[in-house]
Amino acid sequence: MARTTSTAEQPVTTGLVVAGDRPSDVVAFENQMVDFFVAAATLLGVPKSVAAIYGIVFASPTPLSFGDIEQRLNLSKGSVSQGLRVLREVGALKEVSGESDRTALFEPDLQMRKLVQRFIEQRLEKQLTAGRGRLEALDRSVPGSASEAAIVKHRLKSLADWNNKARALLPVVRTILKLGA
Amino acid sequence: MARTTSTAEQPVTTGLVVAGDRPSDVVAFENQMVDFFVAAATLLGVPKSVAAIYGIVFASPTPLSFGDIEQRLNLSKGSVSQGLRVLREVGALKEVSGESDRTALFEPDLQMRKLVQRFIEQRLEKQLTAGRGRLEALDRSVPGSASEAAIVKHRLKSLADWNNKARALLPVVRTILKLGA
DNA sequence: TGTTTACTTCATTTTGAATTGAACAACCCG
DNA sequence: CGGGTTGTTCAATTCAAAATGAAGTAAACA
Repeated sequence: MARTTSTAEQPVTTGLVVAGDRPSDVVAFENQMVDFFVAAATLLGVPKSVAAIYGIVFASPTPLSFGDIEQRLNLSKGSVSQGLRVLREVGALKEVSGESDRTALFEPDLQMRKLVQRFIEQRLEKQLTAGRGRLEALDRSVPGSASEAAIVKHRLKSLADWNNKARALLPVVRTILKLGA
Repeated sequence: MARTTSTAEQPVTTGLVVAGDRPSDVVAFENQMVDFFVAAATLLGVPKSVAAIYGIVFASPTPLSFGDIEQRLNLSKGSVSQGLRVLREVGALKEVSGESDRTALFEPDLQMRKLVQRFIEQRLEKQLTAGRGRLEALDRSVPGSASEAAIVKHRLKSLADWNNKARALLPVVRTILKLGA
């Protein structure tokens, strides 16, 4: 429905889910689920379509096929294909071969530890280590007179300290996230 | 040197800094400094121009004026103005009133604790707490038969666990970052 | 007061990433 | 085989965030 009567009601969700003929409580739930992941993904720089796909699969008690996803979200085949590839690659979705089905079915992989670890290692650890290297190189190439150089070197030292703190944090993060499941 | 011989040498940096008539070692250093911050900022979703401004100020042993920044980076007045506003607002730069100067001069504020704290509170804590609320709401509105609902509720539980872990981490992060200056 | 310099604001433009869609494979079944 | 279904690839398009630049404000100074 959306926009009944005259004065346009603000949609509660972003309305990414297509109703079709399914019950409105189901659609409402799907929409909220999708929005939840879209919000989280935006924070991490993941495309909306990818998050939406994960959300719609997550919201369904039964595995969904390519076609199901294409229909329920308002997405092109291309986007669904690419989105599913990404989600499989990172291990967010798994393919459950529907016995003798010809079409693949997908459900969320709840063992997100892999996912989180991957994120920490690739995005954070890599960046921090690279940063350290670059800071060392910068420190060696500070131009200017001795007194000028001292000022800038002091600043670089301060950056290096932060880099160290952040790197010291990673093992702690890993440990905590490992606890209980 | 990459790809020597005759044709166009690949720039090592993104070359955001304008040389003008300043010494090439200074310009090279500035470029690397700017690139460093641009890389870090990209990770956090901060616009390149803002990062570049911070970088060029950081690289200078003496405070820089609006005009200095505009010239050294290839940026419009508008971008410099907006970038400086953001950086002052978050406390990344401070204005050092050059005695009886009429133009404001800027230097980096090295007390980044504020900055980091702000980031943690605004971006992470807020998001995590909001997420928790939304998860609770979702759990109350799972549609479908009892057995279907059970499956989805189990998934929601798993998400809630992760949310809790992440929230448990915040105090730890705060503590570690506080250590030693 | 009028002019210049220093900066801000915001409507328009640019840019780069996300999305589409049409052409292309791969498989299945008659 | 041939026609249908299922999915992939990638050039073209769309869209939103970022950058620009022109018009506007404010203070300085003559």
